[in-house]
Amino acid sequence: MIDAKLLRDNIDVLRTALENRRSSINLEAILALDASRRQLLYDLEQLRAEQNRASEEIVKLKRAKQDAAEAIAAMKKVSDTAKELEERVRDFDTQLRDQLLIIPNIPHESVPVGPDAGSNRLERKWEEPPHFDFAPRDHIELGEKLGILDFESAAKISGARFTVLKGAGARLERALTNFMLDVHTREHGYTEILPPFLVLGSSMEGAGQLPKFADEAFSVKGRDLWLVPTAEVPLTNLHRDEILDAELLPLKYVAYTPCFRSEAGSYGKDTRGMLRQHQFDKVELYKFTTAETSCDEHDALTQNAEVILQRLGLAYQVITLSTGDMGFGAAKTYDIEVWLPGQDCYREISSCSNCTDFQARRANIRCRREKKPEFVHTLNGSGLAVGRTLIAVIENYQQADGSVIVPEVLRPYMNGMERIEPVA
RNA sequence: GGAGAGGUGGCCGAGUGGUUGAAGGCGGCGGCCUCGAAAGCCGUUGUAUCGCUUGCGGUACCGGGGGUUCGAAUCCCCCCCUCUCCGCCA
Repeated sequence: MIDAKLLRDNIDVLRTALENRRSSINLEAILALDASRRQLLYDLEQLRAEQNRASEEIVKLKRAKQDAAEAIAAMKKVSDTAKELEERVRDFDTQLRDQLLIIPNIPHESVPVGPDAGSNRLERKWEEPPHFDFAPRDHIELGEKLGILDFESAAKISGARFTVLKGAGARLERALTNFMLDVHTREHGYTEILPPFLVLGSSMEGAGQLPKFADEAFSVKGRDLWLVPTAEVPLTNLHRDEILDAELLPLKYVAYTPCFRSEAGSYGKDTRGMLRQHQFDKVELYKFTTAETSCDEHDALTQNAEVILQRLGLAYQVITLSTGDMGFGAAKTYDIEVWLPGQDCYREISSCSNCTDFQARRANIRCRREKKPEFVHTLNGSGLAVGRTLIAVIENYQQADGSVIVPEVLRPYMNGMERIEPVA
């Protein structure tokens, strides 16, 4: 949620931001709504003040054993008016909040301005894509031949967009997860969190998923519970409604969770294989920082995620998303794209965002430094998407005979296994 | 799931309709005392928002949301959470 003050004092900044994001929100209408609400609230407060004054008078009269009937009768009228006003204020309140909640975050000044992914900026590349003496297969073919990915069974059990991992495949997923968690906790100083995978609607709202993205998440029938679309949701809410000690910042958390997404609107995209699933595993990095340090911490967080790919020996590139391609709550986003030989292109494997105070305002997370509490900045990034990392490993480490070499850093997690071979 | 007990300020804990933003204690901060410290004593101590603006004033906040009333921490209704016992389960 953006600061309502921006609306009143700096509407041009907001207007430019919305244009750059190709968002068509009627700011004037919201501004008018805000003005009406404020006037109503002022009127109501005046009435309340009168009520409070009269209340004291009534007390005095009663103490003096005098008749207060007249004063009470007079206040009856005021009370009725106040109730009416109260109802109208409440109405305007919800209207205004609903409007504010659908305004996206203001892009950071360093973000390239452009309508779509075409304007994204390449930041850096690491290693060249590997060369193969044979036509590399994709993970679907490899996985099925090796007997580690079973899409048919998954479809039978749960329908489209699910995968069953078997044997060394399941083991590899677990190895990757543990490897990532170990690097981030032991070397990068993150605290490991294992949060609930079901969260309340209020938590979804705090993280900016609701009301805008209700279609993209799964919810539990008959209850106000949602399956987490990302660990970002429970992690953001970890400190909801708290005033943090500024000395403790930055707070750094890492969490493994499965992620559940309906992938509405992506029909026909990546329908084969496990690239785009209703359920996938992710190790998420998350930071609460002060306003001054969030940019540096954002860069550091992105580099923390890159380390995983470097250790795995996977070629990747980092891009900065343009204003038109960025997510709703982000002020700036780096995407890390890994090379997938089976797709013959780079594909997103991590998205690292600085949400500035956007989520913090919604979730009411502040810190105290001088006197006034101020909103913290929140950062999140995948470190990494585990399923896609598994795809990257088997496609990049495939051999001519269809077997897959296990990257050295994963072998301790695979009981020393050096190669995944077909199960005869 | 059944029965009961609770949720008050940073913490503990009073308070069952009227100067209660809330006694008292702890903690924190400032001061006195001291060579210094402890103890003791005195004072002070929340958040949000609006308006004039070094300060002051208005309003709201006693788990959350409704309601009754001139007036609600206090009465009524709904919800959430915690604790104890029973049941069930991993």
